[in-house]
This record gives sequence, structure tokens and C-alpha cells, in this order.
Amino acid sequence: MDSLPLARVVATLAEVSATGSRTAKTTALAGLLAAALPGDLVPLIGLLRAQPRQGRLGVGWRTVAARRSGVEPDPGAPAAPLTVADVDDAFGALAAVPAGTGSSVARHGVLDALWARATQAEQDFLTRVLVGELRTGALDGLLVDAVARASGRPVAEVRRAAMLTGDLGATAQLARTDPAGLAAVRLGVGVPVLPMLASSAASVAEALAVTGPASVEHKLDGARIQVHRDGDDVLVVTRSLADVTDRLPEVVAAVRALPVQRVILDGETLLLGEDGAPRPFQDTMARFGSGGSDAVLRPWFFDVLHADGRDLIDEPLAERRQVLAEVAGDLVVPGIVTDDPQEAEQFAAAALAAGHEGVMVKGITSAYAAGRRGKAWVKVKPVRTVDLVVLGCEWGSGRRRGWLSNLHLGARDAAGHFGPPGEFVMVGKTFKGLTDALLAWQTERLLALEERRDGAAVFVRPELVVEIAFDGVQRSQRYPGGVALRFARVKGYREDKAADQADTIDDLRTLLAPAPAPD
DNA sequence: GAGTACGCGTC
DNA sequence: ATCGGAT
DNA sequence: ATCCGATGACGCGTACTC
Repeated sequence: MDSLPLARVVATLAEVSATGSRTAKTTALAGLLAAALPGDLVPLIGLLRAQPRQGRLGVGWRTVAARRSGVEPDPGAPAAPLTVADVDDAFGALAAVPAGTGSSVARHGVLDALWARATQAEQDFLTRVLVGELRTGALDGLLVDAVARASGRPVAEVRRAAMLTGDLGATAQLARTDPAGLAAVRLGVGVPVLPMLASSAASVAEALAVTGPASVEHKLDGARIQVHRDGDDVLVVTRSLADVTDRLPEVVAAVRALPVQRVILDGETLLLGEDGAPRPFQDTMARFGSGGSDAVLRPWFFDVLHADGRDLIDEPLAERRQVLAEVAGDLVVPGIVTDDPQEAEQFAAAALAAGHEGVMVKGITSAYAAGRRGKAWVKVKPVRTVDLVVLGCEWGSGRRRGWLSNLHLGARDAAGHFGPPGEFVMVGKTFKGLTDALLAWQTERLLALEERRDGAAVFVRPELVVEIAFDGVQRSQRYPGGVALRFARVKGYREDKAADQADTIDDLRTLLAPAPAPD
């Protein structure tokens, strides 16, 4: 079997994107995987998930493409077609180019070489990969099925191995070369596991009705972390399994101090204010995303997957929480066990009063379902609502092509703090919560209110009032009122209301946490 | 060298 | 993250 | 019950532009 020609990858992806049937897509991908050499599976899956980009290649690639665009592709067709391995080599070479002055020249050299060997179709494909067009993650679920099909292993077995190793490419290779090894994949300290995800409910009572007796825990507004410790070796990864160990020395130190040698912990990290209350999410991210500062990120843990030789992933939550209390002490996220809605409601109110995002309600008998979004974990957060005015709307793409989709939302500036009194101040955009019927309706309605266009946006007379649900507000530099909505979605149009009855920018600004005292 | 735009990852 | 639609 | 696709605000780091 020869190395897989890139042309075949291109053809398969074209087929996959052209068909609507999930089954057909799986079949096409499975065929591709089955045709690949085992050694090609890791780069192939990386390519299919559009992950192997190294930094900012979009513009670099466009530059190369533009420079090349006048140049005829080599008239004598390349002797050897471009293979997946070639692309993987090129990505490796790109990764090896050091950052800094001159690096873009070196990067372009690598890209030039790739481009020169590629056919037109391959050039198009590479452009889409490198520019990020194919990066949707949408193939993730399909690929698990396809790997199973291509290797003849049960889907559940492949899925479990992929979740436990956080690595579909390696799992595909294992499935092909060592089926027994695949079945034997277990949790490993130092090997990141895909984190368990939660569904959501509107109230604690509703959540409890789904889970039954539950652990009800504070939901902290920070970044998810998974920490592996083996003696003094500590690894910290994020929700997407990115290694952030070097950025979180304080978390490493905190875990090294725990009374346990080998452990996998699941939790959250965030900044606290001097008063002990959580800082705004933005502040946590500013620290989380950078090397360091004096601000100290603190870890809290709500689950333990392994402790000193004991895999706990299939144990009920009650058992895991007990072990957690022993190994993590005061770093355990506060929670109670109950099946009483009133008691849970009181606990949730206290969590909010303490400045947290809400609560998690977790079935007390549930196992840790790595990588799954089940009903065993349910998040409950308060939802706010405001009536805002539509200022404009952007044309949708993909399945929303032809509809005005992404609404520009304005709050009323009754006091005239940001312009003439009574005009509107933009506070965010949303495309969520719209059914196809509503999309059609708003497209027609907004076009009738059109004032002007600019690129993809149609600006309208500010007359239509829309009810918007959101989770909270955040400081904004982009929007003139200094606030932006977090997770805004449409609840419905308020045709009974006129624009001068819309909620005000001052209403929204009162939701902003007071700025920390400078001192 | 300063300022901007992009890419990616957090939610 | 959230939501509606499709499978 | 899940997966997919369309996009939100922000913050960092860095490639690119002048």
C-alpha cells in the first residue's frame, strides 16, 4: 500500500461536504482511513480536523497564494502526487521555524515548496485548511464512527479509547495496528482525558428532576482545568487538553502540596478579589492567557478520576467526592448532597450571593463520562432579559445564506450619555434563538426598514424591539457604551413595544461590577 | 518602533 | 458558550 | 440522545504594515 495521495483526501472531503447524510459521510471517511497507511493516520486525522496549523498561517498562505496566482502550475504534472505525509512534513517544518524577525520568510519558503508541488485542487484544499475554513470540529463525531468502521472495531471501544487518551489520531492508529491494545486502553496519570460536559436547565428543581438525588455544587466562573500529578511531576491542561502547566505555577504548587502522590483532578481556576469574591471572568482570562503577573490564580476541584493507584472514573460520584475530600481538602468546590428542591434552591441562592455563576447539579450515582455531555451533570444559571432595538443585521452564511441572521442590538440612551438623548447604543450582536420561520420573518421585516448597507451588514431604522436573554454583562472597549452582553440570544420580537420603550444603557451598566478601587 | 489585524482559546 | 435543526 | 453548524465577547501573542 502506498502513502495516501492528498488528491484522494481532497476528493473525499468534497464528497463529504456535498452530501447531507451522516451515514454517507461516515462511509466516505472510513474508506479514506482504511486506504491510509497506519503511519499516515495521525497526520490524516489531524488534517481532517483541520488542526495542524502553526500560528498565523492564514495570511501567510494567502500571501504565498497571491504571489503564485499568476504562475501556471507546473505544466508537467508532478511525478509523485502530494501525500498526507508530505503535508505533515511541511507542517513540521513550519513548527520548527522560530518566531521573530525573518521567520515569515522561512515560513513562506516552506509554503512555497508545498504550493509548487500541489495540483489546483490540492492548492484549493490546502488553502481551506490553512486559512481555517475547514476548522469546525464538526468531523469529530463522524471520525469516531469512521475510525471504528475502518478498523472493524466497535464504535464504543474506539470512542472510549479516544476519550480516555484525548487523542483520536493515536486511537485510530492503535485500532489499526493493535486491536487488543485498543481494548486495553485505560486511564493514565499524565495522559489528558476529555472532560465530562454538562447539559443545562432553567431551575434547580428542573435539574433535580432529571438527575435524582444530586451533589449540588457552586459553579465557578473561571477556566476548566485538569491536573495530573505523579510525585513531583505535575501537568495542567485546559478543557481542550492544551498544556498550560507553565502558565500556572501556583496551581502546580497547590497540587504538589496535596496529601496524595498520583492523582487526576478535575476543576476550575480563577482569580479572587481581596474580599474573597471571584473576580470578573475577563480578569481571570487576562491572567490565564499570559505568562504571569502578581495576580494569583487559585484552583478548586470538583472531581477526582484517579488517586494513588485507584481508577475512579467508573465509580459513582458519591464515592469520588469522598476520595476528593481526602485528597484535595479545602480545595474542594463547596457543595451539598440533596434531593430536596428547596434546600438546593437555598444553596444556589447562596452561591449567587457569593458572586458565583450558578450551580451544577450532578447525579450522585453517576460515573464520570469522559468527553460526553450527558444528563448526569446539569448546569443552572440565572438568566436575565431585556428589550433592545435592532440597529442592523448581517447576512448569514452556510445554511443561513439568504437570510438576515446576526442582529445588531442597541440599548436606549435616554439620558444622552453617549450621544443625542433617545438614540441607541450598540451593546452586542446575536444570531441565536431564531427559528427558520423567525429568520424568514425578520429578513423581510428588516429589509423594509433598510437605511443603508456596509459589507455584510444591513443597517435599519431603529424601530423593531426584540426581547433578548443573556447571562450577564461585561466591560467592553469595542462598544461605545462600555458594556457588552454575555451569551445574548433572542427570546422573541416585541411588536407590542415601540423603540422608545426599550431598556436603557444605564440599566445595563448597573449590572457591571463596580470597578476595583485603584489605590 | 508603533499600531493593527488575525488566529486561537477561554467562556 | 448558546440555540435550532437534522439524524 | 447526540451531533452539527452558525456565530457571540474577550484576552493574549504574534505576524503584518507603515
